[in-house]
Amino acid sequence: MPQVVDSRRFLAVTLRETRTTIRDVAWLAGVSVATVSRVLNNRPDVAPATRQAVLDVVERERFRPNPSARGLPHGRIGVVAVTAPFIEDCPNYFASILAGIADALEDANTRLLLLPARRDRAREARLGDRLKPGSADGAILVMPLESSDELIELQSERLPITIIDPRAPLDEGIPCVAAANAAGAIAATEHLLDLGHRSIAAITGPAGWASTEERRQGYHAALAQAGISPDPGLTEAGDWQVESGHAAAAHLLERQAPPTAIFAFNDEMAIGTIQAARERGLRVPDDLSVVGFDDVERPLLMTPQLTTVRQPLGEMGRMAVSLLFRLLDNQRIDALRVVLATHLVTRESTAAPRTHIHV
Amino acid sequence: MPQVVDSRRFLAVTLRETRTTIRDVAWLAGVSVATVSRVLNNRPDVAPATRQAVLDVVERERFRPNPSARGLPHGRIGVVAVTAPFIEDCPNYFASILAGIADALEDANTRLLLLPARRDRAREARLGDRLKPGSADGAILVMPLESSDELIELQSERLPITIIDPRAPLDEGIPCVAAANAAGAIAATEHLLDLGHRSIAAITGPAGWASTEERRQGYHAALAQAGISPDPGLTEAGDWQVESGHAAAAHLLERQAPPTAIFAFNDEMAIGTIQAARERGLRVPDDLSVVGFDDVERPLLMTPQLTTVRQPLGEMGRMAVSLLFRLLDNQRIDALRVVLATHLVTRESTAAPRTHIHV
DNA sequence: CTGTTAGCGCCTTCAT
DNA sequence: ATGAAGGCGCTAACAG
Repeated sequence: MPQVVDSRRFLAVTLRETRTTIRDVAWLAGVSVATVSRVLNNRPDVAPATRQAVLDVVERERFRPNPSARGLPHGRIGVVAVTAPFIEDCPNYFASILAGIADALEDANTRLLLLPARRDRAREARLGDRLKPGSADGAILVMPLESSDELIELQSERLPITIIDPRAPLDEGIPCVAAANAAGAIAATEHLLDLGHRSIAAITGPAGWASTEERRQGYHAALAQAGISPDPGLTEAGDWQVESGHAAAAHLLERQAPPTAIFAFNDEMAIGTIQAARERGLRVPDDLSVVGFDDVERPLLMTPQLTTVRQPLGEMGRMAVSLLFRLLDNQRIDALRVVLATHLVTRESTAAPRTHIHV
Repeated sequence: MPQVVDSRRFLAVTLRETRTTIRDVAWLAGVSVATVSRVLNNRPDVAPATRQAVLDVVERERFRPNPSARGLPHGRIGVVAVTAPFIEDCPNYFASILAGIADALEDANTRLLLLPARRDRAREARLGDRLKPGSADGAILVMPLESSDELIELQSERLPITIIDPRAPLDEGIPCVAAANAAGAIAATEHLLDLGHRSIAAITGPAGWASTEERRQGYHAALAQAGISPDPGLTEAGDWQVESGHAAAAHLLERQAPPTAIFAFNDEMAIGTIQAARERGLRVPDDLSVVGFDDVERPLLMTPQLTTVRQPLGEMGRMAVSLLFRLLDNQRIDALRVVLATHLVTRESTAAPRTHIHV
């Protein structure tokens, strides 16, 4: 029915009433849709002249294939979903990871579907329902609220997933990427030890969190290496928030023999620690050294600038994408758990202890 | 061919080899696909019993229609694209807006496609190419790099767009939402005037930016109202970065008669200003009052905490979504430019001028 | 090398 | 109220 094609072409090309389709291009180039499709997908089996003719029309008509339609036949649609809680709560953390992910996805010519998890609505709509079949080819979950079981169920729905920074230790079989928490904690603790501190307290995150436990292990390991057995009284647990760090530090500083250094397991609690120290007339780092973890606070007007352990957030995002793509292809890979190196950033909040100086 | 259907059903339901489709549901419910489609789209013309039967199967099979396929017939696919430059540069600003957008889109049951503009690759791939036909039903551009002309071209490609915080003043006809920059600047300036300052300098953004010019107008208006004619020597232009604020402030403070207050047109430059003041041994706010704009810096350990003008970023995001949806429906609306109220947040960086106190 | 022909999963007139 | 059939824009055998 050339008439039909003709009229569609008229509409498409002249009035742009309906969008240009692969058929219009085929008709204009004098070839079949199959050939156009081949050119569009860079198939090798097309005569150079034909290919060029098609490309010319594509260019002239500014034709772009419809991504949805494109995915229908074989399933994949070139979209990866990304979920994360608290976009607002910790913008720096989230933005860095997101930027890494976006970067890698763009390189892979894949679109990024953002699915923020809302605090209020709890999980009224299951994650699985939100990205079931045609929404995405796979998903990257940043610090997911879902349990291991729920994640496994997601996987079983034929949706490849990758986790960044799991909360609780994850079930084997769920691919994930995290920072070298233990190594970072060791570096932080050793830094304090090297400065001469012997009484080093820790303000941890909530028990059970992977990052809490791994950082705690590193902290203990470094102490042990220095021949110091950890004093249980020198460890307080916080909830990652500034206030909890403040409270924990207050508690620690009221001891008869207060520590000369405090290692807070994240930056926010380190900031709370500094506040608490100041309220007691202590100067940081002169009277108390403080180390944080994450390096997500802008050091702009912060005084003192925080010594902390930096996580490679952007790289974690990129790595998660790369893992996911391998999953999408092979369906099975070996190294399911990737750990990326952290490193200590020495700034102004740490110094040798007074006692040491006065000796 | 019931055999075919049967085998597909077998695969789908038993092995989940292929995904459940509307046909499977129809078969299981003993109705036609058309009926299932009607139920899925909440059409009224379905017998209650039939509807329930279908819903039961949908529930049991955890069936979710494929969004891509769903959109094919009529065009809309339930996706809105969001672009923004510098996700990383100003995470707080971006995260707040994004959260607002995500929130509103979720309420509208619409998915969010994130298209970060990469600095490095310039615009090698035009925005239009990245979201042409089937990628999104519309787009929200946060502080787009594109010119008015480019934006109009986008629109003409039948892609409804909404702008948040345009850089340059925008062509009429392009819907956009922004903060009440002039009003905010008036509030900031009046605050300083009320404190008794008479010599109030301004550190503006680059000339030509909408936010620069509007804030400048507000600044001038407030001064005029107080009977003060603006001294050109008291206005410096920055580039929004901390360093430029630092340089501009240094320049201002070296004057023979330095200002007693500085109104920086964003928070970063306000921070640079405070740094410059400190380097000269001036105390803020005792010797110099400083006001910022945006309220995007976390005031955590910042001393002094910044008095600034807050923009309703989340609300701007939500409003952009609402505008876009009206565009998607009506194709024409009247109030194409929405301005949301700002308000002054008084904190620690402003106080009465010394001279005034000593009088 | 190129064209023909089925679908992909869903929606939507038409009939009934 | 329900079903049958065509088509959305594209890809992927299968022929030639």
